Amino acid sequence: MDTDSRIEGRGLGGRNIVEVIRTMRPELRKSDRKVADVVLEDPRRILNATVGETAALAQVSQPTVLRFTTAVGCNGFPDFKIRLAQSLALGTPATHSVLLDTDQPETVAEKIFDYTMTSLDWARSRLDKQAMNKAVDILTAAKSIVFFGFGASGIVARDAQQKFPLFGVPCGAELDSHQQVMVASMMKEGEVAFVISNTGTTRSIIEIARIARGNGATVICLTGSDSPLTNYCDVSLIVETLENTNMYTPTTSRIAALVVIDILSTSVAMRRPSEYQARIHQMKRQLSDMRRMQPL
Amino acid sequence: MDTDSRIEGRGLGGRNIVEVIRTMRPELRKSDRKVADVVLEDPRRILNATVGETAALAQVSQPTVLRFTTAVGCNGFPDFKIRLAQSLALGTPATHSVLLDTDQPETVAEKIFDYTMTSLDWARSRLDKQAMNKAVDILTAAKSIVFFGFGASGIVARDAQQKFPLFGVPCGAELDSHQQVMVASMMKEGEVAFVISNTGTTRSIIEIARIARGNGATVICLTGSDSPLTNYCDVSLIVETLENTNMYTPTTSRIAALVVIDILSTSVAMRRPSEYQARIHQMKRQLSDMRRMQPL
DNA sequence: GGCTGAAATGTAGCGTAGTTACAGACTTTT
DNA sequence: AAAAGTCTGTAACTACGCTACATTTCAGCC
Repeated sequence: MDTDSRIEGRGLGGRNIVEVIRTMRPELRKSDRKVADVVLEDPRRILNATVGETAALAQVSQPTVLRFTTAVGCNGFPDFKIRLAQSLALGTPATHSVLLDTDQPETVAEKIFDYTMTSLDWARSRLDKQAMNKAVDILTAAKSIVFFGFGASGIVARDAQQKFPLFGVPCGAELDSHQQVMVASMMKEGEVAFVISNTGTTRSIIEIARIARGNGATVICLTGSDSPLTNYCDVSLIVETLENTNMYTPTTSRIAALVVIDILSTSVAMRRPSEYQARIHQMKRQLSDMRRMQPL
Repeated sequence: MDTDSRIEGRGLGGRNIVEVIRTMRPELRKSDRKVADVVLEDPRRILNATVGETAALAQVSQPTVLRFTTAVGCNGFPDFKIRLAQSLALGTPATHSVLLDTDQPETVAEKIFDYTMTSLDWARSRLDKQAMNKAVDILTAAKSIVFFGFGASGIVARDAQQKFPLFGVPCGAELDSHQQVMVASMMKEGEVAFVISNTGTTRSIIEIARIARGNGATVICLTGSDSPLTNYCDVSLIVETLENTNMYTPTTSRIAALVVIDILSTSVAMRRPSEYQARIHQMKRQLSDMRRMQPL
């Protein structure tokens, strides 16, 4: 029964701290890496250790250990220990979720799911609540919304646009760079430009933000890091994901972005008066009727 | 002391602390039982609580909480929390966080993230590995692939199409019903029609599968349940997600679908010879160079 | 039925673990 | 080579968990 529950529980919300540490190791500070190595070497030992003991093992100072814990997304040492305990309980000795050439499709599936969930959890813990709040305020007050994005971010833009029933105002999605310029140039006060770019460095998309804002539109951006793009935006939603440089790494950023879109659209819808919500309900029913077909 | 003998008597091996507590509950002291009840009622809450907070919840004094922890065989409160964390990680009945009208945006964010991750975990455990294997085989052997989808599934189709560098063959995405019919009619043996429909009941999309297959194309479908669509497909990838009927429920199905696409594209890419992979690498680098821009 | 002693619970205070503020050392940039 | 910024350690502080002790409660007994 023990093994059964392990199988079932595996993944559990994806908060696998060991995986997070392993992924982040390269980009950690030198001293933090010492701590990471000590943890990865024998995670179980840390469970019964204090900050001081951990510091001694890693041959660093206590504050460094604390900084390490926050760097990997925990709220202090006790929280870190709890996350660690949970990860270890999942029976995760095998969680090198780095993909290997020799992996069978089943393994690939497990690893990608696990990686995606871990990455989502990471994004969740790093999300700026205040910015989200502000974004919801702006979107609720918007006369109309246009989503801008290229490539993978274009997918996100299109998805957001499809959620217009929840946003409750006309929504557009511009995925072509010429169209984007044209639309951005025509925007005016009261309208919201929602700019999506994972890198935040694509020149043309930054230009869109600049133009839209210059015309008086409110600009919100959804990006992966604190990038140049944020300079031209009223609110910046930075969604950090665990992207390692491995060739096989799937782009979790777009998935995290979709979740953020879910949150925004849902939050906006919840602020609308109830008659509004009744209409959404009706719409959903009609859509479902349309889909349903007679048995063949 | 009797507490010592209890520890020894119960044996420290007690893995699942929650189970231990439940078992011992009858023979606990009256006040300890209050603590036990609080813990059993919502174990997760205790993970972030201090001794004082736990004591307040159980309406007992702090030392009572401490005595409770030793009574159930732990060495102090931190140890108790760690054991609890491990136990929870094992057999977690995911707490379906239902959205309430009164929820603040922060809460909405937490709940949606949590819901999405739980739903992904659900999808993962329900995924048919054999079907995935077969799909990878077919996609690897394909001359070309066309992805079909409407609405939210259209997003998934587009996303899949964008992953054509990984699939390594020409990929198309048809999101318009007329175009879909035209393209499906032109398909022939060796080509793969990848049909995406969450409901699996949309009449026109089923028609696409039928036509494509009639022309000798191999048909793979990605759907949410064992629906009529599967009758016309060579392989059916059924991705079950937790979709409750709540109006506010975000559509986790499309996110799970994207993850499945990730898995398929990655698996296919991994089967390609290494010179292929080198080219993907190169492509990624070029794309990254294109994105990068000079600081403003 | 009150008395006595053991068990159970609460009170108060102590020591240490975890945290934070700050300052020095080291990198990197100009 | 100077200056800015980042990283790391020192030192002081908060509060958390724990222990010793006082008080209460209850059971058995005179």
